[in-house]
Amino acid sequence: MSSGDLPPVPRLPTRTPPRKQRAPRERSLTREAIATAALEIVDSEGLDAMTMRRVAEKLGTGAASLYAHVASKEDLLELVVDRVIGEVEIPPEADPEHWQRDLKQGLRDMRAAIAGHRDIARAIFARIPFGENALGGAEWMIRTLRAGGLPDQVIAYACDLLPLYVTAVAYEEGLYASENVTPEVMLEFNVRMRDFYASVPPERFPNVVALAANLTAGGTGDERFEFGLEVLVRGLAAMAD
Amino acid sequence: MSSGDLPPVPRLPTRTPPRKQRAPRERSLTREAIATAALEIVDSEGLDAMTMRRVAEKLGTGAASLYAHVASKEDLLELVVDRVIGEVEIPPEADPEHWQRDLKQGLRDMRAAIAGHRDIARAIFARIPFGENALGGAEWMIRTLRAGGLPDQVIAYACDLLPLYVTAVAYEEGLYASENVTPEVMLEFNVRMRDFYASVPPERFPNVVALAANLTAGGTGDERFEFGLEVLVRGLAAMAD
DNA sequence: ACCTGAACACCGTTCAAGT
DNA sequence: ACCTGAACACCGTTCAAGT
Repeated sequence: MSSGDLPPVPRLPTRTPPRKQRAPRERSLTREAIATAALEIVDSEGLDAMTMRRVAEKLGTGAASLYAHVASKEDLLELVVDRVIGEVEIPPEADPEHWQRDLKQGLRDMRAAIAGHRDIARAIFARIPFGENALGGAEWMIRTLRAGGLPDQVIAYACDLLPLYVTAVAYEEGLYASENVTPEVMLEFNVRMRDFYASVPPERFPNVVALAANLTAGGTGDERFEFGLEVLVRGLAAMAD
Repeated sequence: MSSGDLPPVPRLPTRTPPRKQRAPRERSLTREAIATAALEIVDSEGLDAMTMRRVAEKLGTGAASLYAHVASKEDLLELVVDRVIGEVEIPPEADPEHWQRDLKQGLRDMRAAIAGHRDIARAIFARIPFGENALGGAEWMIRTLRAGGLPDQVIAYACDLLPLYVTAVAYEEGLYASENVTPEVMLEFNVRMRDFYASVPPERFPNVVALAANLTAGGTGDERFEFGLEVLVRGLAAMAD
């Protein structure tokens, strides 16, 4: 968790540059404590409920007090996101015999970690992660893909593409998690979707009508996710030239 | 553009159900005019600037007046999104000889349409599109994939996966477009990213250091996008069993 | 050196009152 | 039948004043 040996993280210049912050002393209010409180709110009420005011309230103080420790809400979100990424356990070395299997499992674990925090995926999406844990994840992914004998540039692009896929899926799923959508409601919604596609004008949308049942299959989303994994890994394997 | 012959769209029950709205008479304020104003603001100032107050101001009225024509901001966003999707031109019939080429081109066009509207991708992501134009897009995609001889369930999953990819890429690119990030700034940022990866502790992240240059290649993003298209289409083709 | 209350400049949405 | 101003219950962030 020590990040003292990492170089300063590159930042895109934004319209309003983040304010410089003073180094805090040993106190009850710390970056760690703030991140913990923030993640707890995300877990219990969703990302939108994670306002500076709510986080401060949970710590028994006012919103303004947080700004002595985090530069902005954006800064706090980065903290929270890297903590979530850190939940994924990473195998210490790659197995050239089973790189495809291991790759898939790692991506499943990543999805599971994100899914454990409601709609946190929305926050992951918005940023290039340079944190400690994100670097560990990249290291693992490169290692695994190298075990598969893929060219360096293919590996590099894959390191972009694969987390993009996982995060995108998790993002969508997180939207339902943040509304209070139960599995029963989801099933009900799926039935209505199928009915909708089936009752669209068949002379204009014949293929949509024909595939109405297929388009709304895969209730839990696990099959959907697995399908994407399969397509991506097969596609990557085909790039080994 | 007539949507009178479509069945009512399925909706997930949300915590606060959208208010029922009265049917408006022929007036200066119409759903069309509101959507146009909204999209113009997105184009010129970005999605975050598209507030109900700003849209109303552009139409010379107050925010409250919009609620006679759109049920909520969510409702307005759906309108805007389907309009953007409608910009993609769709070929009338599939060519079995070149389904992979045609599929890729359609997805490129979709990316281009979205990229033409700043960070509108963020709004597309959040919803399952049931609009007129979204249906046309689905119809085209199914038609094209059927020309490739893929199984129905593979096609259905692909109709989910491919737009997910395009929208996810566009979403990321849109983040840079919404900040005022020029190509020069982006290039500068890329250099800093490369330096960052290169200067990370090599004993902990040897593979990240080794691939620093590759990880930050592909300046414009076009190559990245094309890579993903290639992986996905090859992977899909491999699912033809 | 940190923490705070109050304020600033915003949001989406509602509602009584107008025309 | 539509439109409106004012209000409600929120935001992220700043800043002078406290300890």
